[in-house]
Amino acid sequence: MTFDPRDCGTCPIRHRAVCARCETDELEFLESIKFYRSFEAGQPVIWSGDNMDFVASVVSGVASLSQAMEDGRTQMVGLLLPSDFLGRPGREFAAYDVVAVSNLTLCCFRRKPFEKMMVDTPHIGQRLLEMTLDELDAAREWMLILGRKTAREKIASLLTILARREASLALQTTDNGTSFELPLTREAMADYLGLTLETVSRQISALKREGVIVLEGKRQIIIPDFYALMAEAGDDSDGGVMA
Amino acid sequence: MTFDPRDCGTCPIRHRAVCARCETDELEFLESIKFYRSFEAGQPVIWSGDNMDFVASVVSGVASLSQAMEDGRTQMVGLLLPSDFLGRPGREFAAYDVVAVSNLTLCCFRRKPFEKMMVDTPHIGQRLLEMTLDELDAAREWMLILGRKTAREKIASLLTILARREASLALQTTDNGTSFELPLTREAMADYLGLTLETVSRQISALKREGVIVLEGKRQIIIPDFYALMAEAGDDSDGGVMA
DNA sequence: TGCGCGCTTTGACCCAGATCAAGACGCATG
DNA sequence: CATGCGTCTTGATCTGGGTCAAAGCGCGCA
Repeated sequence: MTFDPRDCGTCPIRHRAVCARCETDELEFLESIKFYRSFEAGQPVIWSGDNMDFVASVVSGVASLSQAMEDGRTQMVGLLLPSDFLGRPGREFAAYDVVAVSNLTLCCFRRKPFEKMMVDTPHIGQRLLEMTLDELDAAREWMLILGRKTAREKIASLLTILARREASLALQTTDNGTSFELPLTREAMADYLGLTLETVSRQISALKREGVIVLEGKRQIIIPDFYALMAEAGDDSDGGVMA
Repeated sequence: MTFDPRDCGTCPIRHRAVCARCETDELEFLESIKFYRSFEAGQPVIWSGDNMDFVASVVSGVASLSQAMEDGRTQMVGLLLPSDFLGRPGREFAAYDVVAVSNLTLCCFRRKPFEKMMVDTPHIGQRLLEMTLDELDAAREWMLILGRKTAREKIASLLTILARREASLALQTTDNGTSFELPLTREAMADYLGLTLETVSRQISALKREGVIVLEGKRQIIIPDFYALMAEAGDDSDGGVMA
């Protein structure tokens, strides 16, 4: 089944996005207010403070949400992967800078009719609540990373998070480990983790030197032993494979 | 009007909590599944991993959510003030350690009937979505604080956040500034900000020495000039009083 | 085929905040 | 009125990660 933009039934994120619970008639309404937008890697989607007359689902690619201080320091506060939701119903202006980290396709809904639909039918709101609660959990895990972990643990944590999230779709698990494409530049990783890009680079080099990860080019990551990486991340639940 | 625990109409958080949008009949149902629990300052409410058969609203006092690593490092990931919601519908086990930071009263709802009500009537879910989105915004602001701010900026940020949130109810604004009771110990502040308690103490001393804040005892904070404090927090929107 | 540009790595040095260690304050208790 | 305990402050020293600087890729483009 190939993806036909006119037919939500063929959409790759149909069952995980904000529309996951929608019935046929609700989908038809959504189809009437939706449109697609694509961005190349590095392009801005919207700036904080801009008027935002749509909300959207990420269909493919990766987007970042970040906050900047006026002196230039920036902190990434969200990483949107396929099926994640962008925007806040009821909010007229964007609260964060949104950038396409890789090539990105969004399924956008005009905000006003979307809001009306949230009032009229329950499925959208229910699903959005669930997704928002998940994001809040992710944000809290992120806070632990930012507040208490060492640089090495931060890198290891980010790699496990990415590996796990890619796992749901694109990830390759072969006999010699797990492999995935790193969608972030060193600088983006630094912004995610509250580090400098130099420190990110040094820690990745260290993990590589010690065999915890293997690099193929700069962006393809191979994880020979996932539990070894998790141990480096300092997380609880250290393996427990055969517990 | 004094607070009568049997009558939600007299509840101090009636119009801000998860029940804010409920109609009379919905309130009656809530009254039938609710019960109150109180905790003294310092007492644990629940530990991460414990079975949690209720959700709750904070009626009075302050509670903290935190995450611990097995080596003892801890990071506070949520600060619950009156009207904030505790727990996640659909989640059987607590995801965080919850501690009463000050004397605390919770209005608890048995989880199962609460979940049923969320399916049957829209008002609870709608309000909870709104509150969760607000919390997510707060978590993201917090991420910027944790990832990119200096120790001094972190302290100033925490004080502005607390002052603003207390403002909605208990705060005193007199001719010589804004004053409020600091509900956190130095250690709790450190856990919030990803610092050590020594650094917290030193930075508070520095702000006091420079007159940005005034201490009355260890816990009563007076802010002579709120915009001066905000400037120390490194936030955008630096005043703008007469812009 | 070589040039330029974005991304990344590595090195040398520095400093904000952690760590280790004493005390000081307040207040409850015998 | 000592004693003890939790909380907070302050000092001395150490160090992880920041800062500044210089190369090293790798790829597109002329």
